[in-house]
Amino acid sequence: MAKPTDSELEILQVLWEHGSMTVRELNDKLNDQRRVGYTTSLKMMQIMTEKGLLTRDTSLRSHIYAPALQPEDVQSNILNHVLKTVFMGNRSRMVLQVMGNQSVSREELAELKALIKKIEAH
Amino acid sequence: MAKPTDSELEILQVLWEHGSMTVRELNDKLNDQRRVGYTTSLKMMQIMTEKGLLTRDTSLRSHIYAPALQPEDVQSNILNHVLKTVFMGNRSRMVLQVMGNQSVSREELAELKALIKKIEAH
DNA sequence: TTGCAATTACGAAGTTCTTCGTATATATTT
DNA sequence: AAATATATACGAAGAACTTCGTAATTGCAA
Repeated sequence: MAKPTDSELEILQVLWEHGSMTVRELNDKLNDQRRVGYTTSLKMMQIMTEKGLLTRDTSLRSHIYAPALQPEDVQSNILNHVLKTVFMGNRSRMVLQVMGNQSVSREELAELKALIKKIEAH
Repeated sequence: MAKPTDSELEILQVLWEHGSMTVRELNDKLNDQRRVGYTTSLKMMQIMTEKGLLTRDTSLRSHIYAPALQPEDVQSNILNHVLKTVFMGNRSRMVLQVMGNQSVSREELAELKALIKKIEAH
């Protein structure tokens, strides 16, 4: 159900990576990458709170915002959506595309092999 | 560069699967799934042509539309975008998520193992 | 050939998303 | 306490997307 926009994902990423923070702090982080007005970040975070993407602690003057969802849940939702709309539900082709896109490191290969073994085992 | 919207992907899927067709034919296909007005499909396809997502043959009265891009190219673009915005560039985690999401069939596993071998080989 | 059916072209309305300015409230500093 | 700084709230504008109605065009049929 949760399908954040790209701008919302930008904010979620910061919060996932650095933990809960105020609008001021988050806006500063965003401005490391691109120019964003303070009230823009504020509005976004307010709307995201309404949508249930964030929660906030209003006990202090500067409200503190936290992500309402685990990254894995959002990732899973988005991947399932892409699987359906872009790959017609063909998961293995999607996996191959993800891997084939660019180089896959030795560690990644090891991880994958381990995962396959685990799946096969049961 | 090509990042079609969901509605545009819906149209691209039909064309990728069934080949080039007229607005009438495509609109009929869409209406197998959900209710869409004829002029809605028409407008969408005209806009998609402007955007370079479709090409069209106007030599006959009923124009014939074709996808301008291979599915693999669009898939690749979208996956790279998701990789960046949703997975912070961590490809192996993305692969694991795609696989771990739901059950992976025996055939899919075989495909993956073959792919891994191929990557390791060279 | 005149009228009917089907097609394209055009414009516009409703929605969501993004951005920010202004107003208001709350703290801090002098 | 007054002035200054900082925060939130609110509203609105512009862009992109989706949807469709109406007008204009073209082909077919009576």
